[in-house]
Amino acid sequence: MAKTFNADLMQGTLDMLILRVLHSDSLHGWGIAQRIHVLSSDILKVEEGSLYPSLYRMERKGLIKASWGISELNRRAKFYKVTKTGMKYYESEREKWIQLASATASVLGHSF
Amino acid sequence: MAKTFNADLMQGTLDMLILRVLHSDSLHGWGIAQRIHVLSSDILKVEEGSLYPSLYRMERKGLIKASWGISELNRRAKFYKVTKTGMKYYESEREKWIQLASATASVLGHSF
DNA sequence: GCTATTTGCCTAGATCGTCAAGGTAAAAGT
DNA sequence: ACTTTTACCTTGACGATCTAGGCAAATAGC
Repeated sequence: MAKTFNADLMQGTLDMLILRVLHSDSLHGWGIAQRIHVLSSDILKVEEGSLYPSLYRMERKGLIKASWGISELNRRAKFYKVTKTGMKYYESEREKWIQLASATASVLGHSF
Repeated sequence: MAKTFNADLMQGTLDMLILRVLHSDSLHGWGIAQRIHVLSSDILKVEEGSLYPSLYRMERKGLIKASWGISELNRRAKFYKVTKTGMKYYESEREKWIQLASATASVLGHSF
């Protein structure tokens, strides 16, 4: 009842975050989630139920490209790469996010 | 089709923003939206279709209290005040938001 | 006096992103 | 043998926002 209001992520940021970590490396889904988790000092957590739908969405939109391969631990895994379109999309999402976050922070009277 | 992806606000921040502006003053709905708009340098925009449901939600939860009155422009208007519970809720939401925003920024490699 | 605009409140419907909770399979550790 | 970890996938529900309407009264313009 009372409402748990779990927030592993900020709504609307997952695609952007994924594109960001793929920007440096080509990674598989599992690795993407871990990378985000580590880069955020264990604060952001990407649930699988969010991760895979996001990957499909972006693949369908041509922002990323997948190919099957073998993981570092010898398991079959799907590796993702960002496309040029994906990079452009990332840049614009990033700017938009920063603008909104700054605006929100300024209403809160908080300076990062 | 193509997807407009309008983002007047960051998802999950509206309640917090409203509590924040009510924190200084007692305002009516219309005034709340304007205040947020101004404080954010015209970046954040609160649609009425988001505003009123949010106000009811919070009133139902006991975070704010409403009372009818007359606006500065002589129109009937509903004025809202934050309750003690609302203040506590605001503080915790604010901290949570800052944490998530910082974590997200750090994944983006951005420092505010 | 008539009309348009602004102020102010309200609601119904759709959309979209995330999460919870399931399931499958294979490699490695015990 | 059994469990844990890695890895992928799907379904359903939920919650927050936006679009797009409607209503009413006060002011402004003509």
